[in-house]
Amino acid sequence: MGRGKVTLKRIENKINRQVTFSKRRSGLLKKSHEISVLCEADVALIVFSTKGKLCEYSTNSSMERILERYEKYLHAEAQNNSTNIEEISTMDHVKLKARIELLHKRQRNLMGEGLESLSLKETSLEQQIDKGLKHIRLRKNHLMLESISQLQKKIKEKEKEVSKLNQQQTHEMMPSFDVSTLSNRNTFQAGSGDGEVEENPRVGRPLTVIPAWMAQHINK
Amino acid sequence: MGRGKVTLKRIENKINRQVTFSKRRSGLLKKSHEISVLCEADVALIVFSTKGKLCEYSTNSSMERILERYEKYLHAEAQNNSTNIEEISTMDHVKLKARIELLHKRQRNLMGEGLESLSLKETSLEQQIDKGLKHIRLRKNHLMLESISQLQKKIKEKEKEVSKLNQQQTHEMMPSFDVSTLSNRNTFQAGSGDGEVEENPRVGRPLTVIPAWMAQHINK
DNA sequence: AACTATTTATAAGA
DNA sequence: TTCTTATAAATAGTT
Repeated sequence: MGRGKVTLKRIENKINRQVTFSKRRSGLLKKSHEISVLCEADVALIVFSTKGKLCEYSTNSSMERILERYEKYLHAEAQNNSTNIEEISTMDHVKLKARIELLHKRQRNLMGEGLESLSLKETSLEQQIDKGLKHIRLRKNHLMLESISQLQKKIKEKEKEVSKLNQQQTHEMMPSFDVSTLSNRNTFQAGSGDGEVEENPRVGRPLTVIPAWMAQHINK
Repeated sequence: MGRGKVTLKRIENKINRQVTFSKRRSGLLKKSHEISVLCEADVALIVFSTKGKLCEYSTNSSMERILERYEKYLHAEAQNNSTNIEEISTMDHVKLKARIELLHKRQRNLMGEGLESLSLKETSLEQQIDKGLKHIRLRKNHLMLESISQLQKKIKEKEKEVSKLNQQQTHEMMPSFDVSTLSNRNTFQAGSGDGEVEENPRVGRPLTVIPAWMAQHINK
């Protein structure tokens, strides 16, 4: 549409290219808007000029919403990579090797490596890592609270020892000793009620009461 | 272009709408490709039909790269909202009020509320929250490790008490008592070297040595 | 930035 | 859907 036919090839003349860009850009925006209105389509158009200037169009001016929709769409598409044991047992050597390579690659991706080759279709990666991170944090939290609980238990036991020994000594002419100054102002309360002391911090029941300052920081 | 003039309004006839969509979609794709080649532009086009079917075009088929470029571009643009004290002291009542409203809105955004109005231009929000979260986690970690360190200190003191009292009693005909079964197999080591016991967990020096199982979980 | 000769896109019809 | 065709719209080259 114009005095000459167009050949699909970069316009060498810089001025011409710039002018054509400007004209066609507005045409593209107009057409994007038209199809959007006429046909109730959701359209997102992003154009960067050679100079790096941005120009965009999006239905209802909600670029973010459309890009989100786009990524969701691709994500929904990418539900085709699970493997179960029965499948594996029927795979031959070559297939098994390929599967192992794929799994290695995925593992690297999860460690944040080799991401260059990933398209937006692998959007789920971020969510997967987020989920994993949440579990790690919950575990860490649990372990730390367990440690605190154990330590407190030990303190209580020691207190008992001290007061017991103190009592005995008091009965035998020693001057009395005030235990209260050393203990129990920092009142954490552990839920595990039995007297058994667990040496391994990874075993045990969760705390039922924790101090307010700590409760505020616990990940849900 | 066609036998009739177009009015910019939803095409009511469903069949017509579908047909027009199909035709215009291919036109839009063609034009997108043309401007991309002729003018060396980076173009990304995403179209969802009424039925939710996706159709896309992107220069060099690298949608991901262009969307990334887009978000970077917007992020670079959003470097225009800082306020310093001197500025504030020169603002009048109306301006101050506006500023307060803006800050309230931002705070709501940070809490995940009122996000509808946010465009992708506010991409930084996620990064800001990530940063804040990191700080909160570091703080929480510090507080928990402090607690553990304090508790251990207390245990040591109590041990001293017990062994002291035990010694005294041993000297006076009581049977000896083995303290070692109750303490110190769970060896955390706190860095703060002085004997002072801090009751407030928010005050203190960081730990210099922590157990391996815990070190693995500490956020950098 | 306007103009205009042409090409191109497409609405309506088959 | 696809093809055809009359016509509207876009735009290349020009001023």
